[in-house]
Amino acid sequence: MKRTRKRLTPEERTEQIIETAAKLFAEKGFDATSIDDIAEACGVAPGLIYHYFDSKSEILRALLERKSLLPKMAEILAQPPKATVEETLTELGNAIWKMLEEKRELALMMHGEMQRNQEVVKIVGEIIRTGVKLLSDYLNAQKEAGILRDDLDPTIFARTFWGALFESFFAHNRLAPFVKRIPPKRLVSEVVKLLLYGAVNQKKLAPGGENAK
Amino acid sequence: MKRTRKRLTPEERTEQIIETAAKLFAEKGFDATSIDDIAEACGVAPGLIYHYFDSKSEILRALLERKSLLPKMAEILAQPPKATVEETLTELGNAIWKMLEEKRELALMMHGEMQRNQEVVKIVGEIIRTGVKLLSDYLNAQKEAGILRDDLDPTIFARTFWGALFESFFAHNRLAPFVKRIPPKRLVSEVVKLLLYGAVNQKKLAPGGENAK
Amino acid sequence: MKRTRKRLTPEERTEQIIETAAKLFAEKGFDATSIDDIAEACGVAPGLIYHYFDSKSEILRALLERKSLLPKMAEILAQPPKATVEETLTELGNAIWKMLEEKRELALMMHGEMQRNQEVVKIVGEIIRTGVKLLSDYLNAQKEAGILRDDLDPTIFARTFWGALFESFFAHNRLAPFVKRIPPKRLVSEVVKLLLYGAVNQKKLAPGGENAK
Amino acid sequence: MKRTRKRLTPEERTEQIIETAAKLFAEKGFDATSIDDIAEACGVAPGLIYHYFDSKSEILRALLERKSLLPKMAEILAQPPKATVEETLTELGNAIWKMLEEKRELALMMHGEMQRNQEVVKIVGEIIRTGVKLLSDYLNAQKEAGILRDDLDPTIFARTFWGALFESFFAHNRLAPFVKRIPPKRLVSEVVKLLLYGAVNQKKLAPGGENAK
DNA sequence: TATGAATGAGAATTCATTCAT
DNA sequence: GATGAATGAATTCTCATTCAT
Repeated sequence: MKRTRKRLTPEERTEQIIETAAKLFAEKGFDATSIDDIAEACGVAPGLIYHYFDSKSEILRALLERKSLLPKMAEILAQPPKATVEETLTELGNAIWKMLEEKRELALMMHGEMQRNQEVVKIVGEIIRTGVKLLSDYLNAQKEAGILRDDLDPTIFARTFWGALFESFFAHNRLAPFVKRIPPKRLVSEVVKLLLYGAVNQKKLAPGGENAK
Repeated sequence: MKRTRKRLTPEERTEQIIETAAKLFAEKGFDATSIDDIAEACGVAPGLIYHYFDSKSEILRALLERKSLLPKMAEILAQPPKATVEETLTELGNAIWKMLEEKRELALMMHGEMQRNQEVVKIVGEIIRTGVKLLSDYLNAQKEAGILRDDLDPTIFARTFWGALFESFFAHNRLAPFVKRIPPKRLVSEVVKLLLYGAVNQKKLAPGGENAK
Repeated sequence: MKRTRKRLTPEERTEQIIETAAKLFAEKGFDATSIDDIAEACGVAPGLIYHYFDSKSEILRALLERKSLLPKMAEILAQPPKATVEETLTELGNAIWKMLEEKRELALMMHGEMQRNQEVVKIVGEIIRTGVKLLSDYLNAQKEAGILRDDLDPTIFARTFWGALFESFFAHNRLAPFVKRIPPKRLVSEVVKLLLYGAVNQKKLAPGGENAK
Repeated sequence: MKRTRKRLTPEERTEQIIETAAKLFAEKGFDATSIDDIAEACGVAPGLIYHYFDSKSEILRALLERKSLLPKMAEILAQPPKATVEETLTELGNAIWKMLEEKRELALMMHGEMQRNQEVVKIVGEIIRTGVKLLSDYLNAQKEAGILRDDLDPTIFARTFWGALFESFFAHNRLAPFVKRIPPKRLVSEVVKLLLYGAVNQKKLAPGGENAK
């Protein structure tokens, strides 16, 4: 009854193991995923894993090296700006969310692995610097055009934007039973609105004008 | 070889276990810290730990509850109405930042540990839910008082607030060489201003009125 | 808030511990009952148990020595016979069942302890010999009176009677979720009827008469 | 010091573990036998046991299922109708006795172990339920065929049958010096006769007819 | 007498890893 | 390449028992 054994090339097998491990790590966490789990999900004996990787940690390392948010992130940030700030940021937010969804496993593991893996920190640090730089440049241009507040700190804006998106992504994927799920599109547009126009009731403030601190 | 039994009061021992565990969890992570490690660090037999806590998870729960700023948060949010939203949130943001600084390693580790351990997710998730609830209640009250926008989503606000602070904290502590360091006080007050009044130039918008979306 | 400590005399305390242990052993089994369980049920600290007993096994030993089915059983068997065999056996069966109920803990533990405790074997062996002797005498008298079959083996009858009652008692108390519960009165009368008149349909056999084998 | 790994087929190893466990459980009891004991007796690392069984209880379950005479019982009870009830029950009784003799120590220990361990109760209870069901079904069929009394309670019959056999077995093996030993064949046939035709002198009753209660 | 903190030897179980086949 | 039996150390947790107070 044993099904025909799929004889994969070494490359295919390596790929399969990494992809499978990525999914399991993201679902259950690194520690809670056993080599047996990975082997079973691959339809393969546990011993075989050790033909391709020296240890469980090696799988993680390979996974982090191979998959990266970097190129995608750079691509997103390089898009030409849209007509309004709101449109531009909404499109950026949606693109980031989409990327997070697509690389879910890696994205979720990223923060966690930064606690133990200096390599990961370097990689992520690089992209963050680039990302913040690109977004800052755009925001500064808008400031000069008078669209955004003179006293706006672009770095804080960028971090808050990223923080809002990432924490929501994290909440959706990790804290599922504990938090409210919000449709991504709405989430992004709400965050953008919040960051652009603020939470206070403008109608009430408008006449006074004491809002600029 | 049996050392003289040191008898501590339950309060002292409980305190000792929690503090010791906090240190070890921060250093090595939750999973990588064994009950035997904690017992040894306390200079105590492993069995004694179970005199005070039903399980390893209970230690974590107790620890997080003790370190958690939920009571502080409740206190701040329950302030008499004469304090403005800006003042209240600034105070809250500073309190959060202070807590993160005080328990720096633990805070960073816990965030990472959530990728690895469902138990941690459950415990932290519960605390997050409570925190979000507290903040949401406060925000809703402000909405009803007409201070905040009717259409503001308190959950999104809460997450963005937390995300902004935590990402900055994370950046300061883990991405040090790659990012700009901002003085915490200024950081908090800028974030609060951003979330309350938005990034757009209100002076310019005021006449037009297209700011209500 | 600590309630007034009940200062018991040593005898009362010993008695209390034995009674409490008996109940717990019967409910959860000997191994599954911890000294802490007993202490808690007594409203007393675990250490105190060791003032009265050298070990957990000692409690069991004391319990088995102190409580015994013997006197009660002898008393039951010494009752004068009733008018008919059926009445006599029914009354005997009911008395035995009542005794088992009253000394539930001990009765249930008896069989179990015989596997490890030679002392218990001796005690129980003695009573069984006595019981079988008394019942046999009665049955033999009934045989001579022509009421019971000439070829009836009184020992087998006695054992079957006891076995039927004890197994049912055991089933009621230990196998609760797995077996049908039968009201004791009905159970006893059914067993007596079965042992006296048999399971076969006499109406059908009567004409032939081949029932005596 | 590491001994050469002995590689057995899964069937051999499973068999070995079950037989070894059976011996140890019989000798020391279920609770008092540790997984390490079993592993050591098998000359194998403790972890290997879990390659074959999910838990210690599973070993017991497998062991009892394997030793259980349920299949044999079903076979006997399903005999073609030409066999009489007396023949069928005698065969069943002899089979039960044979099984008890073959697994003497295990059988005695299990009965005692039920006082100590809920797990054992659950596993054994399940088997008893199935056994009683099998016998009941057979008895009901005989009732419908008019062979057995309409008002016969099959559960009581089954329990009495089992009780008679087990108590005798128990007496033979544990109460040896105190009780009469009866040759098993005779014992079984006498019990069957007693349960089928009763203890009363039918010849005497036949004319009167007060036997139908 | 009485407390309950403290001990420490196991107990069951898990799992990364090895290696004979 | 591939299998899966086997290892063995580590881990959480239990509990009879001791002993300072």
